[in-house]
Amino acid sequence: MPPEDQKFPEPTPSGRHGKPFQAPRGARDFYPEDMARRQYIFDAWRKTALRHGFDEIDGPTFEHLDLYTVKSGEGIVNELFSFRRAGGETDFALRPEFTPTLARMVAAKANSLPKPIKWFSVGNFFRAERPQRGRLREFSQWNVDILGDESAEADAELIACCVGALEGFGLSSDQIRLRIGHRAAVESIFRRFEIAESNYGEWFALLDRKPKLEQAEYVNQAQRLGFDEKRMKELDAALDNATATTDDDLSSLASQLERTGVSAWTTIDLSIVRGLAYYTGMVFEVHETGGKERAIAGGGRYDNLVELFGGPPTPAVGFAMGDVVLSLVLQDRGLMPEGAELLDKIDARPDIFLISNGQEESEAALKPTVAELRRAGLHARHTHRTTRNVGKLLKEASSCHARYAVIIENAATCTLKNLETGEEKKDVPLDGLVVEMQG
RNA sequence: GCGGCCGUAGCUCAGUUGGUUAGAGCACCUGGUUGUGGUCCAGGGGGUCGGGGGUUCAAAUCCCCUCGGUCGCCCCA
Repeated sequence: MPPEDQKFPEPTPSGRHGKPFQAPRGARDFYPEDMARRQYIFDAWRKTALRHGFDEIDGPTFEHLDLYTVKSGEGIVNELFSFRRAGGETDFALRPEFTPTLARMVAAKANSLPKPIKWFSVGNFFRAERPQRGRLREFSQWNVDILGDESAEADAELIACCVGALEGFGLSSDQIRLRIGHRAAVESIFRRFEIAESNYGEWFALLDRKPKLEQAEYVNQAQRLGFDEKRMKELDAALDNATATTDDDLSSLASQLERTGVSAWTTIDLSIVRGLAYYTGMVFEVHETGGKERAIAGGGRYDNLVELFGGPPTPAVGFAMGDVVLSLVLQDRGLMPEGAELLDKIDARPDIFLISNGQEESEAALKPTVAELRRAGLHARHTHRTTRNVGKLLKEASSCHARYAVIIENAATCTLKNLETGEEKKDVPLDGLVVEMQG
């Protein structure tokens, strides 16, 4: 027995009086249908990444708190779920993103890994922010990265993987836009305008916020940074017109996107800078064109990060796609499969639903037949209800989306019914059912 | 973390100026006794009206707090 003072404190009455237990704010329960939809998304992510030549990895769901503060400063702590073991002195945090873990993993083995490193992962992440539409406290994310290749070819290859997934979900290039920015290209324009390097951060922040600001406020902010309205217009024009020709890397990226066949999905837009400080080159954001939802995915190049975590200098580019906004978009567009189609896609559809006609010998044959089918690798189900009304049981068979129903007629034979076509095959021997099903 | 809006069965909602045992559809369950599928018929379970406190003879209905959702700000990896 622990001493009195080490017992758990009284639970704080947090207002959940009548219903003491519910999922924490911003976290979700996944009932079978929800789970099937989630699985559909995960499967599509995995298949796409594998098809594009990426290997799957994962890391811990919690890390040392420092891993996140090193990169983003102390301010980030408010947005993390961090904790300390009772009596311990080490601070941990649930992972809010994958990139630091990835950089750590690569840094640890960088010298022994053949380049380029093409890795992906699917996992859950946690952020202690206020939940909103498209933004929860626990969510799933698909992370895809290419390390050890600094070329625009790698950027394009990564973007192609992202597009491949979107396409696989049934989305098209008129429903989705990948807007691609480029920090290095923007910086070269900054240099042309003789902006002090120490101000780049503020300028990036201003460009990032531009779509949200009133024109007057935008001009105002620019003045604060030392630009009058005329100069600001020149800068805007330079950014707007910065196409392929103004920057070598941007230009080769554009041609690589063309070669990879994804240019119909992309738009070069140098006002895309993204919030993260660690991006160094290309950055991109994926939105649905309706403009109502948050970003579906985002990413970019982060050539210094592995080094920052103690590894050898390693160029890297990656993106993440979250399940929350993606699900909303798929629902909005009617692209989330349901019923038999959904179960088919995740390989969870029952092959066969067995029904006894209620006679004693049929009843006796039911369980052994089910067992045999399952041993043969088939997905076999039967009712747990008491009724032997064939009509009701067929309804049950059909509502669980089984491909076939079997009505056991006696100790030796059954009727095999295709639930999609309605075709029936009578007098099928029970002991030949496995062969019948596999054939 | 800050502000606006919302909260009645699993889901979509109704509930009259606060007034008797809180309703419908769908879903779910059980029957319709030898048989064929999201139709029929008949029954049934399920809500302390998000929770707590207050005002009142009386509250789902008014007030406060709280929890949750949603929208905006911050942030967005």
